[in-house]
Amino acid sequence: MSVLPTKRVRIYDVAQAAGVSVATASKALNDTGRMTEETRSRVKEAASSLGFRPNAMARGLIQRRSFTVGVLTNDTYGRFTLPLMAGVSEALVDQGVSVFLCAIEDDPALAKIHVDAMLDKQVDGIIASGKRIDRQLPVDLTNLSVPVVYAFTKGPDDAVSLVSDDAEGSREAVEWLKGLGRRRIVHVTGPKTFASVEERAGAYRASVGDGARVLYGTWSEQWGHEAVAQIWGEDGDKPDAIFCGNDQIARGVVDALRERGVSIPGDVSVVGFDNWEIVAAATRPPLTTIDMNLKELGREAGRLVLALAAGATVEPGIRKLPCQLVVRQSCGGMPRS
Amino acid sequence: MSVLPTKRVRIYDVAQAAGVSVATASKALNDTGRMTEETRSRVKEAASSLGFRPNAMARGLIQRRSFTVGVLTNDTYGRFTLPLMAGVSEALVDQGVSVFLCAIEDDPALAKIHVDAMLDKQVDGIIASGKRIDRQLPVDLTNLSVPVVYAFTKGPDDAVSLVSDDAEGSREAVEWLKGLGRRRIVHVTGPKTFASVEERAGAYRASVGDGARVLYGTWSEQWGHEAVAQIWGEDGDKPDAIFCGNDQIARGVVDALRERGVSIPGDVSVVGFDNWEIVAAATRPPLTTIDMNLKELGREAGRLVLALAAGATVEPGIRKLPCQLVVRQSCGGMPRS
DNA sequence: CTGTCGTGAGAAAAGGGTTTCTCACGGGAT
DNA sequence: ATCCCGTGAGAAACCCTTTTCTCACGACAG
Repeated sequence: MSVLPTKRVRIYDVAQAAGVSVATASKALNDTGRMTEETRSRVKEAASSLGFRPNAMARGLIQRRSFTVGVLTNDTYGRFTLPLMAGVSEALVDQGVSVFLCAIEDDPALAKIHVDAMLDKQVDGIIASGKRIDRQLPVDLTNLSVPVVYAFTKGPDDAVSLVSDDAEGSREAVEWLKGLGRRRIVHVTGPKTFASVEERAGAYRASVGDGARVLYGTWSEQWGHEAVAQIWGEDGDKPDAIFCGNDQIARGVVDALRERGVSIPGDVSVVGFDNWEIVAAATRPPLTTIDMNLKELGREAGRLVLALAAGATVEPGIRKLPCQLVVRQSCGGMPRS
Repeated sequence: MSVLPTKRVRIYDVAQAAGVSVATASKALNDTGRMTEETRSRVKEAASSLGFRPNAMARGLIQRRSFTVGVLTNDTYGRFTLPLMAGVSEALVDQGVSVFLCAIEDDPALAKIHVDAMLDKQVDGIIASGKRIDRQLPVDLTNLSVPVVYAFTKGPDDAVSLVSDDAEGSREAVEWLKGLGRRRIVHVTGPKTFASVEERAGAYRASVGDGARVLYGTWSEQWGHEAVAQIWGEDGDKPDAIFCGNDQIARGVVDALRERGVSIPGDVSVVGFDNWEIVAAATRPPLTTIDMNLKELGREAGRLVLALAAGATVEPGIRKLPCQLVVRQSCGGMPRS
């Protein structure tokens, strides 16, 4: 049976069907106002049997909100944004809130257009996100008429920010390696200019203590190869573990080690960072790595922005969310329960 | 100078400032109605000096549209959806149209919730997208009150669908290899159950003619390794080119060949499919591959859904958009101009 | 001079809900 | 019997624009 797209049923129709006024119908459906329980349920029944769904624009016009939040990102490739976005969406969907995704590509003009469009549409709030935790988006989001939460990107000092706890993740990786009996742990990571690189390296040094060694490079497999060539080209003891700044470097390291005949995890354990499924799972052997819990970060960002929109006051500042070690086979060791 | 979030300026304020009625102000700003050019420009000046931006909900309420389209996808990983989404967004942003992104994870209930939410919000149209070109989303989008365009996913027969032209892309890859003088071209691809696998394989066979050979497997690097092991384990002539069903397989093939000491592109040329930057660029050597132009596909989907929303009639059926060869170093040959 | 017509601009309705205000009614207290 | 008050429910205002309808006015033709 094909149902033709029929005219939307309005609250007027519901009221009529239930034999009450529009005002009463509205109050019945929203569980506000005063009326007998009998009236309320009669209205609700009428509504559901008619398939009534309130027009969000009409409702939003008067309530001055749209049940909509915007996610702004310059992470075109979506490596970080998508899990985050999935979390946001998940946290909001059961509140009836939908998510605008705006890719702004580091273009200030484009960013402004998107922000203006979102404000015109009366978004309840904005979540700013990016591909770097230590860079601001190319657009000023202060003094907007709606709350803003920064997730995985830098905001003004007095803003509400959510980031993954790089230091904690780093520590977790090193502790895991130490727990496996590894003693000569090297850290091969990205460019010094990234705040998260220094953050992770710092925690690594603190956790390893004497003998800590950090090699800075780029975020590429290529660099993983080069780092291995460099280390294995030297005299003296070789490391028995390499903690990498991201999964791409880790993959390069693993490939380079394998090509040298070094056994993983027999001779050397390797840990990555990011848990970028496609890289981590395809590496031989699959990478044990640190997951930044971006989805959870997204959920939290969604909850926060909605709370702010509802008028809650939230202590400004940076909230760090814990990472999580994902055990595969590049270290040995069993998955923790 | 910090600007405090001030009350939004309404068209009423503009009218007042310009010394006209609200009706005239509205018509002036929308370039409708009749008035002297002087009045019109006076209103426009007032509006811009006050920074007036119309409330999209009020406007949408009466115009019965929201300047919003929804993109529905079950491609959680975002490999296909993100470029597509970027294209959609790009095509719509200058029309003032924003994009809802809804990840539905193959969950019919979740899909329904999202679709309902979008309809409540009076989206102008919906773009359905997915991770497989030959599977429908787990939700019925027929007989909605808004137009639907299917992009990179299967829709009903009488729907407007947009897909990449797998056969054309396949042909392009083979012709490129033939143009480089390759004569023994093998096709290593994904599972037979995927329509695009058969589509590509068919075009490959037609283009290669005698000696065509297709190896079906999975979409993994692992399978690329296995396929090479299988082929090189046989007696007789080895291929001088391998056309792979996606970039992951191609990467596996390239790695396996390198490990066997086969020179790429000296002895064997390898072509991938998808142009998945992260895989294609990190392969050694970087992959020459087929790009499905998903961003352009997204742009087209955006344009189409908006045209439909504006009342245009579009011939239903499947539109195939051409792919594009991206030349890197796994084949030899120079980039075409 | 009067009737007609085109033009500029405003009044008011519309869009679909929510919220405030008002009111009628009936029961209990005085 | 009268007064007060709590209760259920409806009328109307409101949110902010767009759009239709109406009208006043001046020019022009008869």
